[in-house]
Amino acid sequence: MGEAAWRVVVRDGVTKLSVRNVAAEAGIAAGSLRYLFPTQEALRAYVLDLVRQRVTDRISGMSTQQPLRRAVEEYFSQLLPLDTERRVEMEVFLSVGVLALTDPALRPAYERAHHDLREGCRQMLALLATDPDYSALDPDSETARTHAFIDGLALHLLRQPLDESTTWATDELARHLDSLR
Amino acid sequence: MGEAAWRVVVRDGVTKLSVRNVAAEAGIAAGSLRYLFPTQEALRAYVLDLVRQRVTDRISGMSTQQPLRRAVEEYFSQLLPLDTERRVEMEVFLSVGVLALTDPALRPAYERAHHDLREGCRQMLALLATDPDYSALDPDSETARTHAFIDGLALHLLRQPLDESTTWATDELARHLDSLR
DNA sequence: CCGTTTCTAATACGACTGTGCTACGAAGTT
DNA sequence: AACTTCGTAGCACAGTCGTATTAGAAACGG
Repeated sequence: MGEAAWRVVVRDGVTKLSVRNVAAEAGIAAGSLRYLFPTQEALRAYVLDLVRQRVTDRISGMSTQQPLRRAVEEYFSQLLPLDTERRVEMEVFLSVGVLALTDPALRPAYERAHHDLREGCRQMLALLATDPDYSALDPDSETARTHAFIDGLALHLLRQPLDESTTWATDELARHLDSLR
Repeated sequence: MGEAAWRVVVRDGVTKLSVRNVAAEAGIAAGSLRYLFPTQEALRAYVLDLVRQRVTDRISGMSTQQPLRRAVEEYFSQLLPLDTERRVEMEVFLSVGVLALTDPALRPAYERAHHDLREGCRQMLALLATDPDYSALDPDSETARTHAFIDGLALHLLRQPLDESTTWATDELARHLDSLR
């Protein structure tokens, strides 16, 4: 059900995220969808929180049996729209997220996602700091900057079509992690 | 005229950016506004490009009679939503900018803004590299990362109300510039 | 088997949307 | 003077929007 809403957003844009369009995309009657989401705001909030949920689920399912630096690099990669799945998530999150600027009902979902991401960054930096190479790294004081860098990188990746090369982004990520050493 | 459109976006969100709402905000008839912007897409494109124009105008009007490092720091500050004016610009740009993900008619305006910002970052880093302290800085290889960092920082600043302190952001900016040394 | 809850569907209403069309006054040009 | 262009305004059309209401099917516990 949420995926149908995602498809609408990605294909037609946030402005077309309506009860009717989502219902049509999901193949059910509009009146039926309103049983699940009585108001449009409920629909938007659900869509937004579904992204957060998906991202955290995918991340928590990652294996960390790798060299430390490599594991951290892969973790941060999971926050970038490098394949279709993450691209869709990012587009939806950004599109609906900007609505949270003016719609207080969406703030909690957006804030929670932001908070989860920040904590994830902090934890990964803390993990990285256990590497002898990174003994000079102070995770707490580096979290905000790395978080901003990751989000900005994700933003810039959305500019380009999915089939174009994204090695520049992973290169920048690697360079950033190098600079923390 | 464009300011009326901005007010609508900032107050009511991008979904309320309609010919009628903007006309009402500007105090003219809807039919009259359509003389200037025959279609909704023209309106959106204008709003988006107006932001770019304003930002570049404000930047090009900056005085650079300061210590090098300080001047560069202030330049990057101008790209962050630290006061009402820049905040409005950023909100509008982001709100309408996400529409460019699905609306090809908006791509040129968005791309141009992105390009201008990147070039601005590059030039400022090049200027910074003339400082003896920054002799090891390679502007070209650092542009993308700094650009991503700035945009991410701007994104995160939009989260908080305007009256809250923004020193953390300028601190992060200073720290980033320090790390380039 | 019946009743109750859970879900799906259809329809209707009023508000808002983009946009086409026409018209009217002011300003400027020939 | 007549005429054209420019800016504003108003109305109408068809479409979409969110949402309330009503009703029927399906699942389930008694």
